[in-house]
Amino acid sequence: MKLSELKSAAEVHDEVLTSPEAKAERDRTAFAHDVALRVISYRATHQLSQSALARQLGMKQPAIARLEAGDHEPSLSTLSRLARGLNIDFHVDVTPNSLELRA
Amino acid sequence: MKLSELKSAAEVHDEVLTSPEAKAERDRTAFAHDVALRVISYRATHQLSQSALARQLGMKQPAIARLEAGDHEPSLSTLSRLARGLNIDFHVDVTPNSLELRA
DNA sequence: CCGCACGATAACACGTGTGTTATCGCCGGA
DNA sequence: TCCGGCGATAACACACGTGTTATCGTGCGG
Repeated sequence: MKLSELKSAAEVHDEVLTSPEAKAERDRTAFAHDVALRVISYRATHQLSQSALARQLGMKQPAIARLEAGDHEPSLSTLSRLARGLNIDFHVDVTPNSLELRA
Repeated sequence: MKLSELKSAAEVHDEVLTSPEAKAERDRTAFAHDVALRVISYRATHQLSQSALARQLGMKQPAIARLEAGDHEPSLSTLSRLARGLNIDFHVDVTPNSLELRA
């Protein structure tokens, strides 16, 4: 075992303070919610039903409903699919203590 | 890998024109490769072994090796974990025809 | 009242990214 | 030469996001 494989006291201290699991969970749902809002507002401004939007994206209506529910974090491949199908951009900022969707 | 094994620009161009799926695949692996480079260069500048970095991130050495191989598209939760553990930022641009990691 | 579009939800299968253990080959120092 | 860490890889289990079908309730137009 080498010294470089040991955690420094500062690192351990940071872990105690930040409670990474709880924060990760908060960010996860917040991000999902932001993506949901993008989909919802697109559908509103384009006057589309969930079924119509699903057709436009090559998906089924329940998939859209699930996205708009914002209950789980969309994958990057799903974001890519949305960007293509809706002709919009997503800009994601991943920082040491947040996961955000930028305008 | 030898130069002769690489596709020419013309061949890649044809793929984009003829097969949208091929482009999605290219973006996926290119993105994975970019993330891999970030991890590799961090580890190089900080003089860490894969095992040491794994420990710093709460992972095992093979997980780091897999990340650096760049064969899978990292999930957003993995990116968050890297950002937290390495104290770096990732900025992801998702547009209708590309998935890029910005500097 | 009836029918139909709409949106939400449940249930299930499936792909893929991740976590982990166990090795393997390689190389550098004692 | 032997032994140590290092990095790659295989093999497996598992979590999670996704695709899909089948409903169910609601509300509106006929």
